[in-house]
Amino acid sequence: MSAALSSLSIQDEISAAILQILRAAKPELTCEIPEKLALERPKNRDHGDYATSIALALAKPSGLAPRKIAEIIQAGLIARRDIDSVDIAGPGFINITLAKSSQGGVIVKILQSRKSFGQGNVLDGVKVNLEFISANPTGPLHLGHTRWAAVGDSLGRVLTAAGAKVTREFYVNDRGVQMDKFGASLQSAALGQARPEDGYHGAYIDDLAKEIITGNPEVLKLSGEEQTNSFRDIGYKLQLAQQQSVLDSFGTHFDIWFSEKSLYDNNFFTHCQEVLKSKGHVYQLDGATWLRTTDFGDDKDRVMIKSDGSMAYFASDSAYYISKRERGFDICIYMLGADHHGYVGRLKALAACNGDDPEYNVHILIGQMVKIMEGGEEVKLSKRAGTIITLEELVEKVGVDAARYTLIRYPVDTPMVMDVDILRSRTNENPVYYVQYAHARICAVLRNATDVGVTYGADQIHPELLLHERERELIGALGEFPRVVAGAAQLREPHRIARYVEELAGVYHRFYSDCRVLPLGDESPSELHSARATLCLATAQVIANGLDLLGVSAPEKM
RNA sequence: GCGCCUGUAGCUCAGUCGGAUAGAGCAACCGCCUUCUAAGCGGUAGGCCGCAGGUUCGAUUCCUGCCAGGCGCACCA
Repeated sequence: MSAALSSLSIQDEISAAILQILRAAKPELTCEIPEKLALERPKNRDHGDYATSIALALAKPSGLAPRKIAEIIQAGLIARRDIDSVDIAGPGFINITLAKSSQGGVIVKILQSRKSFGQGNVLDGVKVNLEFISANPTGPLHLGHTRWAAVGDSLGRVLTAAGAKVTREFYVNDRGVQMDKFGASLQSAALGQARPEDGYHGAYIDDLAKEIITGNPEVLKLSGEEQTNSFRDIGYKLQLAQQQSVLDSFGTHFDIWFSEKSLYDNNFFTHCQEVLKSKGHVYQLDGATWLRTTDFGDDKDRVMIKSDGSMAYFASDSAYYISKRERGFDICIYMLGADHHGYVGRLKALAACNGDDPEYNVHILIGQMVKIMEGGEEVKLSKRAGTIITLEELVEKVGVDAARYTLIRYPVDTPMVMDVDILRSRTNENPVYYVQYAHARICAVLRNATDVGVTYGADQIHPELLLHERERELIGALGEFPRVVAGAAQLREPHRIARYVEELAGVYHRFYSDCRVLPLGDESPSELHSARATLCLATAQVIANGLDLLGVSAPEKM
């Protein structure tokens, strides 16, 4: 990590300075001073470059008038060379305007840090297990899975950027009743028999059955259960491989494909039972083995081993969680569909039963439903009927970039509607293109700059020349990126990156229309041209970094 | 019945660790290409931030209750 990266940004410096001033104002100010102070960027330009309401917040605990506190801060800040003015407004807001020459700092930092600009250390060294999708290997990935494929992958990138050590994991339910139904469905399809009522019915089952027979004609010679199991095992491998290849082409990669079956190898499950027993929350009732999750707020206790001796689903859940913790993960993130929100209570309680802090060690994200519209109508999803929209079909319709971007741009806890027609359009209403276009536009300008002899780069910043309102806005927006990344990581909300990048693209487009970057006609290249081109270069870098956190490409031409 | 999520502009949605005139895109209307990508930019218009209380100097944001919609509440996986 370069020196420029570890050095503080200007707003961090100023907020640290304010806290310093407040702590030093001891005789007058006796109340407790907060650890952190976030300077906000005011919406209104008249309120300066940065603003804080700290004086208002401290008025009550200190017993001082807010304006009085504001004056203390003002007096302490005004001597700084990087600050042009400090104004007190209204009841006690403090509005800070930076010196023009100091605003070049962020551009320097971007050009030095390049791809690493935006990275931070709020999650430094934290080991995170990020589990997502975890679809049954009994069919293709559908829309709900696709939302997680995009959001989960992006969250992994964001957490990594914040300093966390992230392991992406896909939990494969490769044992149990569903697998057996899958095998029976494939078998009946291959033999031209009626499908089991509660089996899998999609058209993909026929295709898969054919593929199995073609590749393994010997299964037809088997019979009964042996044949069912062969269909199951071969089908499982093919289906899993299909999911893996689709995810690969979607740009979502996993570090570990974790087999549920493996939880029962080498007595690991027995070990987990012993661990939970030793913590005192396991009991026997009616011949079954239970975990007393109600000790920690779950609405009912959960069966792990059923009275017939078979494993309940929760048995695997508990062993899997213990596996994650024993593999050294501090934070286990689960990404679940809305229909699984009932799991939150039991997973948190499970962690507590294991002696962990459910608020810290377990983080569960619940993703609401995704609907898809085409031609003004909802495309219905029905796995049973076999008319599911798969990840592949979505990508076929709109492409990887548009699919990923759109799925990430909304908070996961709100239901979302994807309109295929909009995603295919190339206008403002399609935010993917809006952002990518900004990047491509900058690249075009920079190509032209070289042609007309305008030089640009870290030695061509000339911050004192960038006095236009649009330039100030753009520089300010660039400086926000590291905070946005840190916030997205802490809140587990990658959509914040998408929204930021849209905002930045908008600011750039406005700059572009008001500030001519390159010389007009026979005008000769000046330092202002170089300064603006350099600002363009920095903007392109930040847009590219933001898009990279979303797993979306930043094209140089469109 | 109990629990989780949602309710912001005509539509699709952001925002809020409580702050200064509530944001974007679309749709409507009016403008901007003889020079850097118009896949762009500017402007007009559009809001009891679901309803009612509470806490606060200040609430769209926090708390409580209600209303509406979505999704769950197995010795299924």
